[in-house]
Amino acid sequence: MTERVPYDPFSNPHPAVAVDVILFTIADGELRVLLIRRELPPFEDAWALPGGFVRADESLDEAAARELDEEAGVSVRWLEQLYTFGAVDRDPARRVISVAYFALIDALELSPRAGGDATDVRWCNVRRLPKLAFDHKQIVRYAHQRLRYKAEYAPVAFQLLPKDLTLSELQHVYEVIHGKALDKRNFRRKVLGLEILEPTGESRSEGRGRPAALYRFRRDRFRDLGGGVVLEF
Amino acid sequence: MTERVPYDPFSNPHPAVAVDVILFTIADGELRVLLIRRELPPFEDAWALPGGFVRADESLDEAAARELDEEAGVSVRWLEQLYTFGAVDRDPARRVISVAYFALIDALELSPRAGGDATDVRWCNVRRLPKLAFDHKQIVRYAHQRLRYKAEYAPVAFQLLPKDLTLSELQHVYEVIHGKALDKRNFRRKVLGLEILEPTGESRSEGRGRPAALYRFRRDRFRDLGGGVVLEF
DNA sequence: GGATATTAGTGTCGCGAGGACACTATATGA
DNA sequence: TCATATAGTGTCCTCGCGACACTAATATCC
Repeated sequence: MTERVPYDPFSNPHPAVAVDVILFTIADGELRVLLIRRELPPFEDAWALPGGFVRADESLDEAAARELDEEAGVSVRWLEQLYTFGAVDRDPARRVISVAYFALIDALELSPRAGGDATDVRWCNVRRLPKLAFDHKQIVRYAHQRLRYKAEYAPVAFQLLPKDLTLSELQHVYEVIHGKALDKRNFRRKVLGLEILEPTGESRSEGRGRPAALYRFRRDRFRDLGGGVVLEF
Repeated sequence: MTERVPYDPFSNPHPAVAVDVILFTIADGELRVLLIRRELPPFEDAWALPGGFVRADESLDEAAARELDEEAGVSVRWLEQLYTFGAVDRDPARRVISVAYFALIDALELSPRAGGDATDVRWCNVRRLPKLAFDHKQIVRYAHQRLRYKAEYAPVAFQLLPKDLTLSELQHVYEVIHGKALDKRNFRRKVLGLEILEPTGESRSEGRGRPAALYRFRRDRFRDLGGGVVLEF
């Protein structure tokens, strides 16, 4: 139980460190995650989360952002660390631990493009996942749960929308995240009561129907309550 | 931005993986954390959190439990992963990322004992920390915040108490965690309303004063709401 | 241009959770 | 037996939030 000789990971076998990113978006009324197709073994040609090994000269956060950029061509405004998965056998070939991050993006902002070790990339409905490499399905489920949980108290939904937004758009995002309809009046009362939205004075006509007033998120009116460190780039 | 040659951590410089454990207890009306004195550089003789490198054949959870046992002689019922700290320069000598865990223990249950790479061990008031090695002070602050947050919705306090407990003891734990007094009647109404406490029928006389009824925590009545995976050993 | 369809926007009631508040009950020890 | 110390108990009020239906403004279709 007690050992006198210190364990030195630089002269003994030890885990490698990877990061994986769960990138959520909303499109066509669905909550979707970004998947890439692996070019290399293990799990060659399988769908997986974008991610890769951490380099010696970058922080974990930087590694997550870099891998997302390299493999999927996506730059995000922020990333939040989710959990670190460290089961011994989660990679069949080697001992690898993975620090998972999650991020949200407005789907219209840009379209992903495969690169790096990825031969393909796609958005996938979070409730209809294909077979995924490693323990990535479990990681996505965990991320979805955290997203729902976090959406209860933090204005995460604003990351999924353009800067100027309508209350109906915002409500729609919450409905997709939670998977159920919300009452319009209660939703507006609650959101406006938070005093984190500022009317721009403008309005936007979305096809037919009455034009909706536009609002902007006041980041300075809000402080995160914990449960994760949000990193701004 | 895109590179064709995959980065192989087994043939390139890469981070080592450590675990650190923040073990909380309550004693003399204070919230305290367990610290060890380091035997080896870097930060030789400095106070630090118990922890060490992860071995190739053990999960992160197992590594955390092992290090706590080796360095401080403490076995815990459960550990919860807190966060993974991965700044490039958090260890001045080498690139090391640290997966932090936190745990709670009844102070009376056992007394810690230095071992492994630790030459000394002590409980320290969480609000009066000495200089700590690495970024461990930041880690402790983060853990304390998470503990307060988690105590809002999860019955963490039961881990800090013996199996049979009184409502006054339980209230005291919450008061210490939150650093403020609570109303006795409101506290009891709320806790009993959760229906996670079962009266044992016994009572305990604590010196002077009326004897208090004893209760036992009904684990099966409660399910964790997320925000962390709790591991039972 | 008028009818129709479509989306935006608004107020009230009731319930339950939880904070503020003071006294009685039962034991020990002087 | 009296003083002290801790355990235990009930009411009122406020606030958050869920349930619930109609009017307002615009586009489209004839």
